Amino acid sequence: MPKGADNVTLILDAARELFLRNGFGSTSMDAVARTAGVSKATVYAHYDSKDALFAATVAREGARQTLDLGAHFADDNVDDVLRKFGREVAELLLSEPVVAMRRIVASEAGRDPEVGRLFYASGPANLIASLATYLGQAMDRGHLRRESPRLAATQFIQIIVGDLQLRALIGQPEPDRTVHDAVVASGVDVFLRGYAADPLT
Amino acid sequence: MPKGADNVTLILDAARELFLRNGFGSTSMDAVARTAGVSKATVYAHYDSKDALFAATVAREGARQTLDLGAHFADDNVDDVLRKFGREVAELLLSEPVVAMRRIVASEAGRDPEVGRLFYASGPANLIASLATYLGQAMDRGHLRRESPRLAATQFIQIIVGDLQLRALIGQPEPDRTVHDAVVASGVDVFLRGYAADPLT
DNA sequence: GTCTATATTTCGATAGAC
DNA sequence: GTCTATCGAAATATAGAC
Repeated sequence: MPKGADNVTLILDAARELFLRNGFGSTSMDAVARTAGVSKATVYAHYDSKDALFAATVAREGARQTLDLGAHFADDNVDDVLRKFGREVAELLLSEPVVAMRRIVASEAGRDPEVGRLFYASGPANLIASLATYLGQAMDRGHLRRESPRLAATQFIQIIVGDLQLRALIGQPEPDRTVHDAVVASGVDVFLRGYAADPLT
Repeated sequence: MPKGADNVTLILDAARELFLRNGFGSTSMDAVARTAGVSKATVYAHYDSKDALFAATVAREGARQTLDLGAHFADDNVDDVLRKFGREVAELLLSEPVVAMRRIVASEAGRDPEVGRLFYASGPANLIASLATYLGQAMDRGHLRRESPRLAATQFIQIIVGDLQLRALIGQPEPDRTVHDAVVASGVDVFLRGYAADPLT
């Protein structure tokens, strides 16, 4: 019995697949058990309830849905770093698993706020923190206007993909890739102008 | 029998209340009928299915969740107009009915894309179009840098409330009003710098 | 821990009378 | 159009054997 195929892993993999594809309400514990290849009683032996299984799934998946800006901290200039990072952020945040996850978390967070907290902390918060660290350093070096790095990070992410993601969330995605690229490029451009270092006074 | 209390209105009001509070899946046709004070068969006499009732609710509610920028087209300068409009947009988009509606539409749009289309067209599209018209005129007059007014409008909205709304959507709202105001003010500021008219060349 | 089998509840939709 | 009563399906959770 290889470690990668123990029942807990099988159950979590099945849960991830079904929750992401069909949502919380339309995913039955029967289906999870069947997909995992175990009995429903076995699922309940590991997770006390459907909610508990869902929370475990959200925590595990959220951690995968982030991005490490570390690789870009290199010695490129700020413009190039943000352009490159912007494209990667867009690709991540518009990917199917991320959109599906946000949809489901949004729809269940009202019932169970802990799920929203788990998700935000394991995913978006890391992305924002990583970008904020970089922006803070760029501000220190005088490459960007001095403001709250954390706020600037959220503004960057939102101006880049906010609208595209809203549309994806409500099932009206912008299908055209060239439009995506243009939106991202424009967002980076406006952000850079908006945070251009003040001329020396 | 006053016109404002005919059965269709009673049913739609009940559906709105229950869908917004409990979501689609947790709202039963029994509950809608009970809240409206009619029988379930009466509900089905007007709407063939739960989906049809939901679609009607989304269309009616979406139309309420927009904002007319017309009142601000006045002769104020662009900065003041956008600051004022920014505050109003934030208040609208972070209001409970809007957040609840987006949550539910997001969670159901995968199953029925038509719902997402209905919602987007009746709400967000109008808001964007209204703002884009204004921004286009401001560009024509040379008060803002010339770019796509429609794209600029989405960027404005997202930089203003994108992050706050994401958090509200997943049940982790920013509760502090002064933070709200600061985020909105900063967003307007960055936008205005980002779209400042080019110096004459 | 794992299985089969089932108790129990809930809900969407309809039948049939008026 | 509106009502009461109900059917049939589906799903959460558990009982009891191994």
